[in-house]
Amino acid sequence: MTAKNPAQALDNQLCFTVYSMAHAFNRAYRTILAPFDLTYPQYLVLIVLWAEDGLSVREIGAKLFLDSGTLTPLLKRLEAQGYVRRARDKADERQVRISLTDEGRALQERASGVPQEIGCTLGMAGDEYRALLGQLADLRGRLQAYEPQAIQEDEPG
Amino acid sequence: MTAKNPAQALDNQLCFTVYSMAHAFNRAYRTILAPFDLTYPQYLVLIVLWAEDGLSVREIGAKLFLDSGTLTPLLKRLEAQGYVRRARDKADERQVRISLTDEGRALQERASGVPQEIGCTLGMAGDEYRALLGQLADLRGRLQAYEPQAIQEDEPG
DNA sequence: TGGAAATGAATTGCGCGCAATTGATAAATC
DNA sequence: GATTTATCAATTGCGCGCAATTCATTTCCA
Repeated sequence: MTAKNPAQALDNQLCFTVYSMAHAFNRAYRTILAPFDLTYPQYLVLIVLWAEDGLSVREIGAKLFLDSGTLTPLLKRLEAQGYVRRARDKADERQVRISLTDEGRALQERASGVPQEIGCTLGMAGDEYRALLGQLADLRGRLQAYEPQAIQEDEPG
Repeated sequence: MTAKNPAQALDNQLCFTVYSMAHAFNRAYRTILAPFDLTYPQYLVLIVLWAEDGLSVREIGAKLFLDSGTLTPLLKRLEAQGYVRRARDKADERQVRISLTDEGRALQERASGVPQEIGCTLGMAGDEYRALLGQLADLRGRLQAYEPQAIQEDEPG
């Protein structure tokens, strides 16, 4: 630990912890979702649609913080797998509405064990879980509100 | 909120919060690191090297939880930018040692304002920050210890 | 010592994730 | 009503992130 700037030390960085935790989650989900031939982002889209079917690409993106550049190819894959249908909105042809197929709806039951599977991996008490969740959502909000500003170079901490 | 399985609801999911927070961090870093032509993973590699120069690809990967499939092209880009050198270890030619160039070392000073820039964005007290950090690192450990096991389908919660 | 096993990096293939652009449709403005 | 502006999805390009494979080198050990 001979870093001149302690703030740059890796172990102390919240961002790195979140970054590496996201990857750890992703790897765990990869295994758990393998029987359904789903990736974690695809599973997230299905969770959204199970709660409310027939959303537009934009509406799905708003819930998941993703844009069309990510969602369009992802949704095409879900369509190719037979889980969703993509169709232009009759009233507003700019929008594409995503609706579940029978197979997509049936998947909700088939995959109902997934959250428990992940939950067991974490092994947290309910209160602890909810407190952590609140803190993280709060942090995410502050990050998303981040307004880019010029950074001064050569300004030793 | 008509989901049959409440555990599948999006807002309650710790994994989704971590997932979307990681992206929020990434977007914030994209702006902050733009003046240095660095991505966040590239910046992480430099932090590791600033602490300990001359590590092998494998050693860097162990610290960042990344493998050669990710690191090799990333390190080639850092080399192309003139921040690091890649050279086979004389004693063990299987390993490739990564060492900072003068420019790579100088970057540590130039980028010394980055952690503060991110920290301001978060706006947390020190104690709160450390407690959160500890919880997350603990969770990451449990996730990384996850042993894949078969999932039973059709098991309504 | 010679062959099998292990190790380390590189490569391939695929799916995100996002900035930037394009093209089509709808809404706003004059 | 024609033109400008805004909105939405799709596309392009690039950099991860990781599983799986390949190739070279080293270690193990019989």
